[in-house]
Amino acid sequence: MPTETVPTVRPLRADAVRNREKILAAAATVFANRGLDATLDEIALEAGVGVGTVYRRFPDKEVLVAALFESGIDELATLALSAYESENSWDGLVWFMQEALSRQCTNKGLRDVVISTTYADQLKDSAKSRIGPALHKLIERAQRDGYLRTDVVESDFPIMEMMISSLGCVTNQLAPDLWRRYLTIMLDGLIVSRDAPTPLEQFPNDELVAAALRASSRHVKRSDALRTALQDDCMSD
Amino acid sequence: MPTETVPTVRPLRADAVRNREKILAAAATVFANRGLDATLDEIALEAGVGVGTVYRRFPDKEVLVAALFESGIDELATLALSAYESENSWDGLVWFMQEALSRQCTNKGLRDVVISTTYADQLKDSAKSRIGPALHKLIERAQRDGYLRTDVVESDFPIMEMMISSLGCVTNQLAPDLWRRYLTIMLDGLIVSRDAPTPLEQFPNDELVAAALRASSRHVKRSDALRTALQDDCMSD
DNA sequence: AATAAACGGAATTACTTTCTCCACTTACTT
DNA sequence: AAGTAAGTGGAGAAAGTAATTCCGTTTATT
Repeated sequence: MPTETVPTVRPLRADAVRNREKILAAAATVFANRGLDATLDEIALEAGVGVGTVYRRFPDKEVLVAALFESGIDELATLALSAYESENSWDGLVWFMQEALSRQCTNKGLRDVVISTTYADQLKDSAKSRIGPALHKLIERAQRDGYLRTDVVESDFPIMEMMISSLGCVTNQLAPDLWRRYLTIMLDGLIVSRDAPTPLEQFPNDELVAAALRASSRHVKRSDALRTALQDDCMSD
Repeated sequence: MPTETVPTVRPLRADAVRNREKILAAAATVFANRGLDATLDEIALEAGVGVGTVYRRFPDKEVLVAALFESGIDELATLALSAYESENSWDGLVWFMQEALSRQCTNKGLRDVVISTTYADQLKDSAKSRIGPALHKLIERAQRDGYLRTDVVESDFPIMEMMISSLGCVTNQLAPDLWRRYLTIMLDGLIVSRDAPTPLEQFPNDELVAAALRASSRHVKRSDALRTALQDDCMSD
């Protein structure tokens, strides 16, 4: 009998398996909060292991990202299909937008993957490419039924989701439902006819929203004390 | 007679004045395209002078930014005031949104300044703080007249502008008017009652939009060739 | 107890961005 | 026309930040 042709893939050691799980769990958390920009160092810290361990298990970030978000993207595709089951086509569309956005707004990593083109290729043939057609059917049906305005096209939807989730990810921490207001408004603008506007979700405290936006501002880097000191010597005018 | 108490501020040399103008012009262009993240080196290059020259004239970026955008912010405030002159309160609001956004979408720097909190303080007491009250009046009037839904608040507007301009700045180059579609949709969602939807602006070529989004993606940094090469050696699963 | 696998995390590499410095050039004196 | 102070360019110092490797130590497995 010939010896195993499979190149003797030794199973991982028990502790290595445990660590691999810890890393995946940590990556899920960290990517959800910080987005795909997160460092592998951050993930290692969160997982309670050294960076080396992360790199031994996942040769680079992209592999890790792909491993993690396959299922997230897949879920979005499933949502679109389920929405088509709904008997009322408008309700189905609304439901899809709400569900899809609630996932993208609470998971910055997911949002990044959906938008990004770098990771796109790796996931393209799996789930990501299933969302399009499903969404297309959903839209067409809602238009045929006279609910959805006929001058919107399929591509408008990812764009609107992108706009709304750009806010959602930012206010996620302090005002987690803020984005729903703007989805409601957009949907009220997308329906062909309605009498009264759909009531909006409660606007959270103004201060809270301001704080949320401030917190996410990228321009809060170096200490301002020094800057302010230099303020006046400007130059001739 | 006492000698001049003014500490003998020598006028700039002629070439220095010329360069100062060149720098301001270049900064306007570069900030508009790249946003406030632009390097002073980029500005120097665009101006055709050395970085040293830029730093001699403007001790740091913030001073330059403040010098440049004072008027931009001021213009937005003026727009809000003019909009209030309009006899129809809804039309005034629509007009303001369109005008304000068309400026913020073609000028990423302006958008950044409006959103940012770092630069906010420097401009706060000048123009930026005048926008709020003017907008408030505009909104209140449109609500009183029964046009604008009464469950939106003043703070919703900057947020909606932020969402829309986030798209606008990105597609600015290849699909400069794309944002107008979403403004139209939002406005159709903001009005209390309407029969038919307001017709949308033409959707540009799908490829074009995809290209525009791709071009702006931050994840297109290092050469992918190398990455792809490593793709398969992944690890045990 | 032997040993191969796995570990941690400091150190290296490879940027990117801000800002300084100084040898050289140029505009304004007189 | 010569002197000189003002101005210039742009290399490079300084200060990050992020990705990835390396190796002395620890640990699971036999």
